[in-house]
Amino acid sequence: MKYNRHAKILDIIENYEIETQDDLAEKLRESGMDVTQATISRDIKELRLVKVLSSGGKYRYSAMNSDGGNMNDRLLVIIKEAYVSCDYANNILVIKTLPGMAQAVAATLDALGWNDIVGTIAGDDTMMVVCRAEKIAEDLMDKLTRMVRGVS
Amino acid sequence: MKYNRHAKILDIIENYEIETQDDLAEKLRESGMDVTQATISRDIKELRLVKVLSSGGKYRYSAMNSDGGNMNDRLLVIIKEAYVSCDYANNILVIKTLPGMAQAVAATLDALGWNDIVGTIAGDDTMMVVCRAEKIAEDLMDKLTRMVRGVS
DNA sequence: ATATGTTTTGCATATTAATACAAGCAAAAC
DNA sequence: GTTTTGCTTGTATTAATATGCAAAACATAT
Repeated sequence: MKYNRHAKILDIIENYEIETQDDLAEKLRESGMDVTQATISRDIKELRLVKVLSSGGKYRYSAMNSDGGNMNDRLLVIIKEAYVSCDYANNILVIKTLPGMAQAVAATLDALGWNDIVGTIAGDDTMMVVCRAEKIAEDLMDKLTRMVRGVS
Repeated sequence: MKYNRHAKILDIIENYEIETQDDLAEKLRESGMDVTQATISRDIKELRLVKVLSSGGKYRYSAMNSDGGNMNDRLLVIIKEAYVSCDYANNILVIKTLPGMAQAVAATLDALGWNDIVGTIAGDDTMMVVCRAEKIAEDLMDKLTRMVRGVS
C-alpha cells in the first residue's frame, strides 16, 4: 500500500497547498488512507519532498522539479510494481497497469516535471501520456520497457 | 547586519552539511555573528532555503538551484544595498561594493548556481567573477547595472 | 536632542517534524 | 508448521522549527 500512498501524496501536494504533515494526513484520510504523522514524515523523507516558501508567504510541501535523478528512481520502483504493457499512437502513449495503479504511475510521471510531457490522465488500470511529439512518446516507451526489463 | 548574515548563511550552507538551525547558529557564532535559532528560522524563510535529504540520508539545508527566480530577487536586494561600480576586462568582471559587502554579493552570486559563472572571489569591498566567456561578463555587467537603476 | 515610525531581534512558547522502539505481517528458509 | 528475516507502521517521545509579543536598534522628521 505504500507506493499507492506515495503516489497519492505526490498527487495531493501538487493540487493543494499542504502546509503541514498533519494537513497531508487529513487529505489522505479523505482518500481512505489512514496513516499517522510519523508515517508521513517517513514518506516525505523517502520521496525527498521539501517544504518551500510559497509565493503567498506560507510554507508548502513540494517535489522539487529535478532533484538530481531521485524521482527517476521512484518512477523505476513504481513502474516495476505496476507496469503491464505499453503502446503509443502518434504523440499519445498508453500505459496499462495493474488494477488501481494507474494513478500512481501518472502522479510519478507528473512529478518528474518533464517539459516533453504535456499532460497525463489516469483511470484505474490505464493511463495516457500526451507527449510534445511522436518521437517523445516513442522514447518514453523505450525507456519504460527498458526499466521493466531491468536494463539501465 | 542582516544582509551580511544572510550572505554568510549562504556561504556556510554551501560549504558545510548543516542539519539543523542550531548547527547554523553555531557556525555563525564562530564567525562572530551571534544570533538565536529564532532569527535563523526567519532568515531561512527570507532566503527561501529548504531542508533536503542529502545523499548520505541526512537532512541538510540548501539553496535550491533555480527556485523560480527567487535568488534573483535576493541578488537584487543585495546589489541595491551594496553596489558601487562594475567593470570587466576579458572574461573577468570586477564589482566594487560598499566596505564589507563584497562577500555578500559573492555568496549570492554563487547561490544562483549559474553555469556561466566559473567562480567568484571576494575581498572586503571588491569582488571578481570569472565568467565562462567575455560575452557573459558583459551580459552580467548589463544585468547588474540595470538592477541598480531599477530597470527590470 | 526628542519624538515617531520602522525594522530587527530575543525570549518564551506553540507548533510541527523526526525517530527509537516495539508490534504486526508476509515471504523465504528451514 | 515453525522460525527467521525484512519491511511497514503506530505509539510515545524527543528534537527541531515557527511565531506572538515586547524590547532594542535604527532611521527620520520635528
